[in-house]
Amino acid sequence: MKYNFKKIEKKWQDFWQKYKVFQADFNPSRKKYYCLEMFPYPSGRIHMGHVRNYTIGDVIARYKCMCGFNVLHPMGFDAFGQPAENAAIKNKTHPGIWTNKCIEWMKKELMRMGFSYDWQREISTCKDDYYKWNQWIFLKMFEKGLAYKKASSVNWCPSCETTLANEEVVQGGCWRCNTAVVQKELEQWFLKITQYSEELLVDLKELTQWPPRVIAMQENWIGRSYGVEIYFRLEPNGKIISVFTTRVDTIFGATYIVLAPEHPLVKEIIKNKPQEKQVLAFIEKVSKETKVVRTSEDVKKEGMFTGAYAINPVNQEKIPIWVADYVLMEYGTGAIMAVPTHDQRDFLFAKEHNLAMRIVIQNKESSLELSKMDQAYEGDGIQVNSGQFDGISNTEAKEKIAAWMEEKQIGRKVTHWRLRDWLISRQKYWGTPIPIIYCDKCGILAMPYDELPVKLPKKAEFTGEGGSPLSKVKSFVQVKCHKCKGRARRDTDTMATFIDSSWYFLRFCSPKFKDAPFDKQEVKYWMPVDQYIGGIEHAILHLLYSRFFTKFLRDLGMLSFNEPFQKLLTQGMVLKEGEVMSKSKGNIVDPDEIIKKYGADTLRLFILFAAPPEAELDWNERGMEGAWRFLTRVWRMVIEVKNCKNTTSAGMDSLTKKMHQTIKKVSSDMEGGFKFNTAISSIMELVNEIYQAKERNLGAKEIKEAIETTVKLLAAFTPHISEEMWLVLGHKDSIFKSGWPSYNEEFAKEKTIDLVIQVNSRNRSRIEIPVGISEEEIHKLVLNDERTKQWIKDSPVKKFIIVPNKLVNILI
RNA sequence: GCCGAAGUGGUGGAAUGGCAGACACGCCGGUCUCAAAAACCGGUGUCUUUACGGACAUGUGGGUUCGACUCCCACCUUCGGCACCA
Repeated sequence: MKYNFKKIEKKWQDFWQKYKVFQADFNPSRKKYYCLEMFPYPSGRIHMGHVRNYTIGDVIARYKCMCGFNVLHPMGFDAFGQPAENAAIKNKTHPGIWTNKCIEWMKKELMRMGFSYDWQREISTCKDDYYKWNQWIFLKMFEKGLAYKKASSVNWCPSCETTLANEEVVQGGCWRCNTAVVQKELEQWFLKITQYSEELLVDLKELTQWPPRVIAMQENWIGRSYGVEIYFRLEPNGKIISVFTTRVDTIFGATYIVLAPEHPLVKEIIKNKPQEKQVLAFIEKVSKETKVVRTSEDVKKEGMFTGAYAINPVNQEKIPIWVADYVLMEYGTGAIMAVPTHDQRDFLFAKEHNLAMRIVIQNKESSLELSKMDQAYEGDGIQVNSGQFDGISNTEAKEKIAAWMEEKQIGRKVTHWRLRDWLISRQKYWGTPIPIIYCDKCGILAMPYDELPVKLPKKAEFTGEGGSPLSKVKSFVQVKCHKCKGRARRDTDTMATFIDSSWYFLRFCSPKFKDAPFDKQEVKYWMPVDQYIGGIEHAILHLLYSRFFTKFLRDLGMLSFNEPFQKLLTQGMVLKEGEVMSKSKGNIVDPDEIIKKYGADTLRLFILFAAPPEAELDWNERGMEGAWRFLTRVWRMVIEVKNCKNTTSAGMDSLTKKMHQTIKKVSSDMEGGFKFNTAISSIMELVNEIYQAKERNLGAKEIKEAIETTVKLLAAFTPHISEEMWLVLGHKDSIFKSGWPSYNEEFAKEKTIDLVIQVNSRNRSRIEIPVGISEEEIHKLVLNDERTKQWIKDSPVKKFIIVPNKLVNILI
């Protein structure tokens, strides 16, 4: 009987569906396990990255299922988004039609991989029974003042013709199309994620099961820094200029102030000064530069004197005010105090423009001299030229100066955050309409909850130009104010699609619930997600937003936990010849073709065996051949044994021992961080041993036992062939109902040891000894060994080190 | 610059401080065959030795230890995040 993967895989995929083997039922009496993979954007075809992501998740889900957990393993589609709209423009169709077609395709491909999803729970975020709850959550945030509209300078992608969140700007470019992002003055909706800055940062400590690099990236992104805001006064009118510094210990060394060109005070202080014209020209010039240019390393810092002066509040010194492009309006207060001696950037700028310098921190090791300094001294030291603070260490001075300034009301301690509020308005059609109306009389109004969802109008024009498509749909825009019954209009933007994925893991717990985004009881049972699996590209975006939503919903009293994802596994990328697979490089391997050629089980096995899940994986068709060879080898073994009817005990203790050792090893690889590659390699070892035993006695009961165990151990990795082999071996029900095999510690134990003998820490010999003999006996046996004797000769033994069950080291 | 991850045979990759290179790919040899493929068995880090064996080997240099891929210190390289961040 040949291994016919096509037939077998189809058969078991149908079986799992028909008998709802992986349907998850709410049942608080059972221990739950929620295994979730990041749901895909329905682009049409799955790629190797999806295959890897979902295979890893599937192994975990199936393993936990065999271990007796009530496993929730859902799948859905992140179905709103720009590609659908672009496709609609190109093909003159509707984004919904394109999206549904893609979902159908992708679902089929996912089915062909044999993933154990509970398809009863499938969700698509573009359906109104899903996005209705986006609107609901938005309105809750609006109620609490966490959703607000604000005019400000925002990121704009000229190619996508829409605004972008800070998180969507990658190195100055649009995350989607890489076009240079420009700033635009617009009135837009924001979510106040900064209200949770502190908690989002501090709670990262709870996430001990997340990869350190994801934690580090989020920490960087949130970016907390402690410092002092200092109030300088304008000379002569006394107006306040606030500057932010993390080095308040250097305040006595501030020799000038620099304002960002966009700083609102600039225009005022240059008025009627000889510098006015020049400075205005400079501001004009800077405003035309894109952020990428302005912040690039190699561009020289430019600036000029404004003609105005300020008073340093700590020593009443009158210092000049400059304006320069290296100070950014969006960070701190848009103004800095410059301390050239202790800040490298200020140092270079002061040298260039011949500005004053003063040392205020003295280096303990080698005394600084102004005339000899060729760079700023940014290290620690002792305060000098700092009035009453002279002589104390600068770390101590930081505290003391800040306290003193607070007392004198010339400054205050502040915590500064890098994280900005989340801009969510998008000038696109294929998204969730923002449930807000504007009434001339009543102003900005939230839609009443009972009028949700605000549905997307089916008909709209997709031209790809001229702002939000919704703004041109009159029947959508024009609306009656529900308060005054007068004329009003709807908001015509849609929400950023990252909103959709910020709470979908909650919806999966009760996907059809009608009274709220989710059923509190069911969420209480299933959440938090025990294991989340996805790509590193979401380290900030999706994972940060989801954490924010979770905290918000908790504060609404709807959730009772702080963090949505207990454990996170970020799978490595799939490469080909060391390069990322991409259309432009033309090096894409289509999973569908591989499945046709080798079957899903072989593909799964290769992906799991070739590298640990977190590491990068280099695609290699040779490796596929290897996986195929192994599966057919196991298959033949099962068929042969099946044909051998009368099995009797043949005293094959070493095979039984290997079997128990293998169960132990695979179990610990699964529990200790999903080391699938080594788990599979130990199953391969067991199979090799069965083959050798088979040569001697095919009818042995021990062989049949070892084979059954092999099939069970393989089941989570290669489910279809395992089900079939389980059936061939005479079992009636699904192998996933058969339980995870257990091992007996006694049987797994070795009876003898190959004891390594080292002389002066070098391997010199080895002897076989029984387990559990005394140290004296080991001593005697070792010193009787001929080869050991030759190495020792007549030298006296200085030390005799015994490492139990492993080796001895004789020092001479 | 700050933060994070990684560096082991021809290749992918294994090794709670205790035999470095498990398992697999590739390659070489054998069995079977008229032959080939498949399958099965065996060999395979480098140098050296007829052989037994020996020496050298986990990015580099130090250290701790009887013993270091593993722990500590310094550095190099690669990848990733943040950054004119005050």
